[in-house]
Amino acid sequence: MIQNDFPGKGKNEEERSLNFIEQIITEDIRSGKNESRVHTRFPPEPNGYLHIGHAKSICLNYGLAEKFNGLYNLRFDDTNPLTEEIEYVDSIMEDVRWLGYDWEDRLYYASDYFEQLYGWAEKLIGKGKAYVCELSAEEISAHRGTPTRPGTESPYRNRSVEENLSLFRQMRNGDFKEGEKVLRAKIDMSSPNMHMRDPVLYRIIHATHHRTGDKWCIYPTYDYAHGQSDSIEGITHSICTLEFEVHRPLYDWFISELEIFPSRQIEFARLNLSYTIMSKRKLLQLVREGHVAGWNDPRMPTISGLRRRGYTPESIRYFADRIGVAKRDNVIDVALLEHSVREDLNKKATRVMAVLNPVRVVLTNYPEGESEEVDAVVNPEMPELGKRKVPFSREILIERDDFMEDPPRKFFRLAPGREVRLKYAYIIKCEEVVKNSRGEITEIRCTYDPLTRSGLPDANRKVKSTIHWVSAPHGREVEVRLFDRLFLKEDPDEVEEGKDFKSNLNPDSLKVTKGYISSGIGNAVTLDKFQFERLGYFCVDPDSTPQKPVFNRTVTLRDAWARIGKNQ
RNA sequence: UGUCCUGUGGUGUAAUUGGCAACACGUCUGACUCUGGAUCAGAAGAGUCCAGGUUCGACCCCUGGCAGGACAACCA
Repeated sequence: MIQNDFPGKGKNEEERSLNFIEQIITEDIRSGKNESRVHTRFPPEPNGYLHIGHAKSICLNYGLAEKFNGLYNLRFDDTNPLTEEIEYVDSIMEDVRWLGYDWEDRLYYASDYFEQLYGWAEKLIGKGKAYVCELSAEEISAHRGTPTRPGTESPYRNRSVEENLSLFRQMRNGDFKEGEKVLRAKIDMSSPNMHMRDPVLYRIIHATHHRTGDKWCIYPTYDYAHGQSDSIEGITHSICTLEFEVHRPLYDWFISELEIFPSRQIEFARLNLSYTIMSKRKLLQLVREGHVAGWNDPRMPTISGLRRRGYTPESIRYFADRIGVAKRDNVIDVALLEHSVREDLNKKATRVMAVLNPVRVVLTNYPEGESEEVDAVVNPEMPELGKRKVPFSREILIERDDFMEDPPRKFFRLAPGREVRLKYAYIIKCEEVVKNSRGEITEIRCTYDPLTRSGLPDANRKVKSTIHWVSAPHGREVEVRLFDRLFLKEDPDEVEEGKDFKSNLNPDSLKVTKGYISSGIGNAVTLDKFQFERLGYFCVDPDSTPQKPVFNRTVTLRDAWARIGKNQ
């Protein structure tokens, strides 16, 4: 239902080739595997906010289920009470829902399965496939060897089933201190795959869990919990990122030893975005150290940040679709993300005229004290939305950038002796420039041609350009927040010796300024989107009040003139 | 000096699974335009990491290199 609601998707859907995961699923359906059922899941750990990389995963997992008429779950991977919080659970649900996905009644928590998982652990012990180990964390690590050197077996490895069972039950009972004992699988300490060297299944953590409270003091590790949770839920295709590829043999080992439903793990390459960091740890650091205003700071690549920035769910889903899915490491150009919002907002955003860096223009032949209203379209992409009225008068504000006293050849806008069209209004001609003692332009004096008012029969005289404007007495002052990329470098992690990613922070990533709006924002509420004509897309920030509107710049318009400037 | 994964225009993804490389973003032209936006038309840009091999024919298969990534939490 939400699949085909953005441009570029839909019409060619049939012809588009399948990505490698779709090919696997298509083949599984064809062969009748799992009764040709498709069931996926998105399994976030509630220890941080979701970011655009998670959006890729959500769109992938859920999009696949939709495409193949399957189901999808939301499951919190909450096996570590030390780092997980209910605040994150809530934000994650909000973000997934906002993206446009509905997991219906299929909301699960790994913690729901603790009892089952525990039972299976006893089963492994019974089979002689797991044992209680009393080595310290450091010792276990040392015994594990290195990727190039085999490990050595724990002295506790060959305890009897009975002893393991009673020890494990004591662990559950809380008879031991943290770190004193763990339950490990008994696999192969000389395996070339580190994850098969007797991985830890359970550790003792005397902490209150956000859902199970104090019921448990032993908690399953990721490896022991994740695959089995998939299995319990009947997940057919468990899609995760590349770093879990080496875990797959272990994932399969549990399925085989426990003889449970065989979910299949498939790995894809996580999203990397230029000029952006995606590490939860680093994002948390930016928040904690105050480099940004919070998880939902509009400069953050978090879903909540993008939402506040003015991104739409459709634009993010479109983006996720465009970037594709594969197994090789990739860095997507932020320009594609920006293209995605422009694409969507161009069709949706109400047009409004606003001047952010004003210079006063006086129309010397316009009667003093008078004003009128001109018609402006609400959105040229949707003519059916009709027109809006914009006040016009003798004194107006235009963008300082739209005037040059000594213009270069390719500058089409206002200059001494030159004419431009004031959008929706008249053609004006610059007659005189007024400066202060410092030589700064304080006022531009022009004449207007009354016969050229938009809509009039003789109004269509050719001029080099059309500029936006705001009637000075009618202009409404608003706060505007201009965002730029958070980092100066394409790869923020590329740093000199001894420095970290924060040294690449862009000091000018946020510029707060005043702007003047002509009309048309009405009673705009938080996150309402507008196009400030010729400037970019803006949305109402939650800080906004009716007395003091605040706008965030989502993204600028493509700007050919700016590109000319850059190339010179 | 182990195991696994990956290597296609600037970026990302394709190539119906052996028939001389397509699409998107970006870039650059031009048209149109009361947004230097949008739209439309077009262009440049890779011969598929390298070297062999199989084949009438290889991005695709084989061998050997090279390069990048992942793995040594009681994180996920």
